[in-house]
Parts: sequence; structure tokens; C-alpha cells
Amino acid sequence: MLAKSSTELVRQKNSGLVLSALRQHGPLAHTELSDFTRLSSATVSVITADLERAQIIEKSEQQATTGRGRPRVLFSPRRDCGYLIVVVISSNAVQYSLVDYSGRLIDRFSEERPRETSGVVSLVAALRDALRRIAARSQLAHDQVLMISISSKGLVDNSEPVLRWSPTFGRDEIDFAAVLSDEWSARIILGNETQLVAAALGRQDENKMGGEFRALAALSLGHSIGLGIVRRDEEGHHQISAPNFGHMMHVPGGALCRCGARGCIEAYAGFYAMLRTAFDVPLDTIPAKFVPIAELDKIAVSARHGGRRNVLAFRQAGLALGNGLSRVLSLHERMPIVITGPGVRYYDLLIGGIEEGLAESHVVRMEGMPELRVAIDEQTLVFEGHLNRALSILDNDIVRKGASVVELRDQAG
Amino acid sequence: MLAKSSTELVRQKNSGLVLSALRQHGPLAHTELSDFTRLSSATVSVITADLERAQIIEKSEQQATTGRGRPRVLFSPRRDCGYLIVVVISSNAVQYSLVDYSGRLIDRFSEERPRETSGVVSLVAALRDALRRIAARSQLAHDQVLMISISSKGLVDNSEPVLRWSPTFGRDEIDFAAVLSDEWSARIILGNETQLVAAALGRQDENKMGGEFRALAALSLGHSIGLGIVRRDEEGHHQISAPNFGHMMHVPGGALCRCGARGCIEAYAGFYAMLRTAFDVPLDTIPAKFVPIAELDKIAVSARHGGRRNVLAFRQAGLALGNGLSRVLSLHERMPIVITGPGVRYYDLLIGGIEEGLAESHVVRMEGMPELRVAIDEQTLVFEGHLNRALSILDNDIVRKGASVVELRDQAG
DNA sequence: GTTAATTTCTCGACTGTCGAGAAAAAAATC
DNA sequence: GATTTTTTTCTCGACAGTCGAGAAATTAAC
Repeated sequence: MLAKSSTELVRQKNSGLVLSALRQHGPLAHTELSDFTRLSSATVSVITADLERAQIIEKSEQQATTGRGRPRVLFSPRRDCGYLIVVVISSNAVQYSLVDYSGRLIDRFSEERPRETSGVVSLVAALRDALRRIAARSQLAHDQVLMISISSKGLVDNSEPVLRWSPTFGRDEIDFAAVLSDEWSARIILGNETQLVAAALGRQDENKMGGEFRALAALSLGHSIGLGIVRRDEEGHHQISAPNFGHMMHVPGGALCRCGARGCIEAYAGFYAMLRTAFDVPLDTIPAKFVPIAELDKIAVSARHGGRRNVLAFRQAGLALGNGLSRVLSLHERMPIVITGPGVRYYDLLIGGIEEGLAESHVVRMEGMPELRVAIDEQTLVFEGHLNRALSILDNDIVRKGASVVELRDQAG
Repeated sequence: MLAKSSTELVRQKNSGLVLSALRQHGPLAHTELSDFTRLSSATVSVITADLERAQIIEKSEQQATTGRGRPRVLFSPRRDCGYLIVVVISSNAVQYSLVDYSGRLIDRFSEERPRETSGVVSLVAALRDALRRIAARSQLAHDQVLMISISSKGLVDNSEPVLRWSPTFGRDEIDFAAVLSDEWSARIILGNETQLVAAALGRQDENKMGGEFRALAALSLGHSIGLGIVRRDEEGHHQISAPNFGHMMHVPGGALCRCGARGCIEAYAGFYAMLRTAFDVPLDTIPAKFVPIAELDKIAVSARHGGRRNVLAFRQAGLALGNGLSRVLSLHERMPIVITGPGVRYYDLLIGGIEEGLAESHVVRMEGMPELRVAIDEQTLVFEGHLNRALSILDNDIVRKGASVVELRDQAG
């Protein structure tokens, strides 16, 4: 059922437009806001006045007056309007960052996650404790934190903040909302790590290419394999998704995967899988829990010197990835693929197999090889993706709250 | 870049809401419109008055007054507001239907398509001729036809009406807009056949389940294999897509497919593929152009009596489909799968393989077997899908044209 | 005929956007 | 230093849209 529209909705949308212009381009003056949003000057006046009254944006300190004429007043999101905590869960550590409403990093620390006691219970306990700590360190009351944005590898529900499956906790689901709601009124959102990388890359590409941007896939190579897809819908919004690519079936009944199934892509292209092939271990051997990257580096060196078995390990991984990607392209439109994660250091060894695995398929024969790129700084991209997503959802929430209406009445009364 | 909103847009959306309510529930009175759209009575008055003045809807003849009180006046789309031609291209024939704006079938004929001379040129010539004819038979001027909705099997561009690849014409693309625009001002849209089946089924499901409906896949089994996916986005719109499922890679370097690639799903599950397996023909044999269904029926009969080789043919096809579907489910959320097309008559022989092919994968182990259904009347569903899609796009176009504003000025002047 | 029930229409209030021009404020010029 | 120019921001009136409440219309029941 479609929802009706109304004049209030118009205001919400346009206020959102103003906020997102400020996010994208930094502090802007009245005139620039009018240009970017294509709203009339009068409308911009009303909206900025409302947002200012509602304490969501503020006039920033005068910049050195540059030309003649009346000097501009720049608007920017109020830093103290609210706070965001970003939690990046990786296999061996959890990183906590406190960010203000303007997107500025305020505080950050990481905590090792002991591999032995890595049950869900201990993670949740550590999480609750660390969240309390990061708020306390900046003397923030819990209700000043408007959002907690969490990311992890694994399978993420796409409506609730529930981790359905993860390489570290398997099928032990974690419902972050349930676990944190007693202490935090903040909105909790959860994203797959590679999904956030895709979100960040999508934003970058859109900034570069303007309206040309259509879609993009991010492929993260590491102990496990992640895929994130971002597509621009007809209204210009970015739809991000995190397919279960690492555990898509590569070969029916094939190599044993960490997840317990057989023949997953990860069971051929994950670090542990490459190690297995290199050492010629039977494919139904239970996968190693953890592979030091130095081990793989050794294999890579040998492969680069022509070591047959080691070359094969990378080639086989590449083939699994290429075949999988060809299947992704069969089910979506053609899109560039950005490869990231610790595994990019073996890109030279993998690319042959990837391209071969892609080339066999009907889509690639039809549309040609997709553009393949490499992005080194995965961690930066993850954080950037967090910020993009969290702040834009936050803006949306705030605008939807009808801040203008409510606050205006408060001021009047 | 997001677009700004305005009060005019509000009217457009709400007018669209009124029109789509009329489409969905048939002729409705003022009060019912107000109920379905959740718009106030006053707003419904203004919108219906506008649409009536613009000759888009009309008050239908009084129904026998049922209760006491002022009798209702029912609104419905004006039949003569415009016309739609539906063209269903199948392997051996093309069906033309003329439909009025209210969705009522006015005229229909089919034309055999001779298999020998089946080049693009001859198809286009026949198409142009038949379109002229169907309009002439009902004495319609060409500009009264507002839309021509075409469907075919194969790969369809998702923004322009261009057939990128089809089982019959291969890589000879057909740009229907280019080919018809000299004679027709109508908007030309093109859809994949199974995509339209999915659209029709999605509408049906939504009507049944209300807001519960999330997503659905339609799988069409025949000489070739089609897949359509429909998903409800957060605004309630149905997003339909037609992945290149039939030519998604099943086994790298596997059986030779009609498309020239190797190992496509179709090369295991298409009718010609099943025949190949049944007769133990080598997998790299060039596929038969056409398989009479009687041939397959014989094989099915034998298989149902336990003929080993024939059982295998269906099982292998089922496995290819099951594996492919598991990959689809890895890349999308869990959704029910509706199987249709001439191949459903072998459902009893295929289902074992399908389920086995699904069962091995990580997604199915996680989320359980997806719901599998069968739909017999594929042709009806295709036509229904055409109507759903075409009329709703038409409504949208009309509303967006600002019919109300322009026409009001015309009337006033 | 009168009353009750039901549906549709109309009016005034409210919220939105927009264009044009007034007001503000600093640099340039006389 | 006063005046003009330039640039930016604000304000006003016009117009488009929705809504709630109540008036008007119309028929069945009494």
C-alpha cells in the first residue's frame, strides 16, 4: 500500500535536502544552499530558521570576509546536537569511536578480543562496558548518544540490528537492540563490513562522476570473503546490500567450509582455503580457525617465484571468486568491482584466476569484462561508510521527528 | 543528487494514489476513495474533480441504489482516455492485444512466426504491420495509443526498450523505440516475460497478504529458463527485475549452451538439455533448435516408470535449477519461489533434484527451504503482468503531465 | 409529509513554496 | 566622510495543497 503525501512531508524532504547538502559540502551560506538544493531563497530562509531554532544547525563563526557586499553567514550542523558511537567488530579486536553530529571524531580506542573466550556473552559484556566507558570519558549522558552504529563481518538482517551469522560466532545470533536498549535510548544500527565499504565507495564515485553513477560492488578478501553492493535507485538514493557471497555455492559438494556447508566460495578463496590448497591438505579437512598472514605471505613469495602448488592455490581462489562474481553479474546489472581487504596484497596472483573465472560466463561474453579496481585502505572506508550511513539516517530521523513544528510550539508557548 | 519536493508533487502523488485505488478495486465512490487512500474527503473531492475535468476518470452510470441516504456516485477510469497495445512475443507466434484505459480487452489476434525467416528484420516488419492493423481494426488514430507494452524471453535492458539478447535472435539487438517511433508517439516499454509473471504474482500476493508481502521469484521452465524477481521497497513500490538466470554459470566449462557459452543453467535444465541427457548425447553437441514437447512427454512417461537414464535427465535439470536458486537466495533475501511455464508438467520429476540442489547450500541450511509453489496459467499471468505494469506507468505519466493544471487553464480560457 | 441516514460538497484555517523586491552590510568610489 | 555598488539575506504577498467541520443533497423508513 502506498502512503499519501502532504505538505508536511514536503517540508521534511526539503529540510533533509538542506541537511544533506551541508553534510556533503561542509558549511554553506544561504545562497549556496539555494544553489545546491535548487530551492528558492525564501524557502531556504524558512528552513534554516526552523533548523536553527530547533538547535540542529548553527551559524558558524564569521569567516574572513572575502569579497565586498554583505558577508555570508555559513551554516553547519551543530556539533553538540547529538553524538554517534561507531563500533567496528573485527576478528581480533573491537574499535570504538565517538563522533559528534558534525562528523568529527572525538575519541577512539580499541580493545583486543581474546580469541579463547570469544563467546557471544563475553563480547556483549565487553561491548556494554566499552560503550559506557567511551561516553563517560567525554562526560556524555547516555541520552546524548543518538545512534550506535555497529559493523561486523557476516550475515546481517536487513531490517533489524541482528547479526544472523558470523565467522566468529557462527549461528549464535546477536540482537544488538535487545542487548543495548536497557541502557541506551540511542537508535542501534548494524551493517556488514563490506556493505559499508561499498557505501563509502559509492559516495566517492557519485561525488566524482555526478549523476553518472549507477552501481558498484565491493569485494573484501581475507580470512573470509565479503561482498557489498550499492545501487542508485531512480530517486537517487543509494540502496546498499550485503549478499551472502562468501557462502554462495561454488562447487556442489565441494571443499568443506568453516560454515559447515560444502563448496562455498570461501572454502576456495578464504585465507584458510588457500593455505589448504598450497599444502595439499584434503578438501574435507576442518578449516584452521586462524591463519597468520605471514604464512600466506610465504606462500605468495614462493608463488611469485613459480612454485607450482602455490601458484595453484591463488589461481583456484581467483577462479572461485571470478565464477562467483560472474553469477553476481548475471543477477544484477553490469557494475564495476572494487577489491579490498588484506587479500589485495595478493592481487597480482589472484587476478589471472578471477578474470578467467569471469570470462567463461554468458554475461561477460555479452557485456565485456567488468571494471576491476583495487582499494587499499579498507579500514578507512569502513569508518567512512559508518559515518555516511549513520549521519544520513540520523538526519532523516531528526527531520521526521517534526523538529520544526514541535520546537516552534515550545518556543512560542 | 536528490530532487526537491513541492506542493505540486504532493498533488501528483495523491492523484496517483486515487488512480491506483481505482485500478486495484474497480469503480469506487468518494467515501471509499477516501478510505483506501487515507486522504480526507475534501481532498478526494478536489482530486476527483480535477481528474474528471481532465477527462481521465468519469462518473459511472448509477448503480441500483442499495441503502438509504444519498446514493453513491462511482468513479472509474475513462475507457476512451487512451489505449494500450500489448505485444507478447513467443518463440513461434506473436500475440497482439488492444486494451482500453480501463484495462478491458478490446481486440486480440495472434500471428504465427515462421521459424525459417525468423530474422530481426522480418519480425520488425511483421510487428509494424500488425500494430497498424490492430489500431485500424478498431478505428483508432495512432496518437490515441498511449503505450505499447512488449514482452519477450531473453535479456532486456532495464531503462530503455531494447532487447539485448534473446534465445531466438541471439545478439541481434532490437531497439523497439527506434523501430516504432516514426509511426507511433506512444511510449514503448519492454519487459522480460518471466519478469511480468513475477509482477502479476507479486500483485496477487500483495492483495492476499496485505502489507506482509516482501518478495517473490518466478521461475519459468521451458525450452529456455527464465527468472523474474519482484521486491517491495520501503515505500511500497514493487521493484521488478529479470536476472539472466538461464545463462548464469552452473558448471564452469560444462555443457554447451544455445548461447554459445558453456555450463549455463539452461544447458542442463532447458528442454533441449534434458533431451540431450536422456539420449546420452555428448554435452558439447550443438543444441537442437527446437524440441517438440511430445518428445519430452515420452521421456517423462518413461521416467515415471523408472527409466534410469530418463530419471537422470530430470534429476540433473532439477539439480541445476536448485543450485542456481540457492545462489539467487544467497544474493537476495529469502523469498518464495513460484514455478511456471510448460515445464511445470514435469514438476514431480524435477522437484527432487531442485530440493537437493537447494539443500546443500549455506543459505538453505541457515534459513530453511524456501516455499515452492506452482502456477499453471503462465500466459494469463504474462498478460496480467503487462496490464499491471503498463497501466500503472501510464497513470503515472498522466498524473505527472500535470493534467490537472494544464487542463484547468484550458477550460478557464 | 417528516425524520433519519448516508454521501458529497464547500468553506475557512493551516502549511508549504516561490518570485520579487526590500533591507543589510561591506567594498569601492568620489 | 558621504555616496554608490555589489552581494547576501530577509520579508511580503500570491498561489497550491490538505484538512476538519459542517452544510447541502438525496433517498429510505416511519
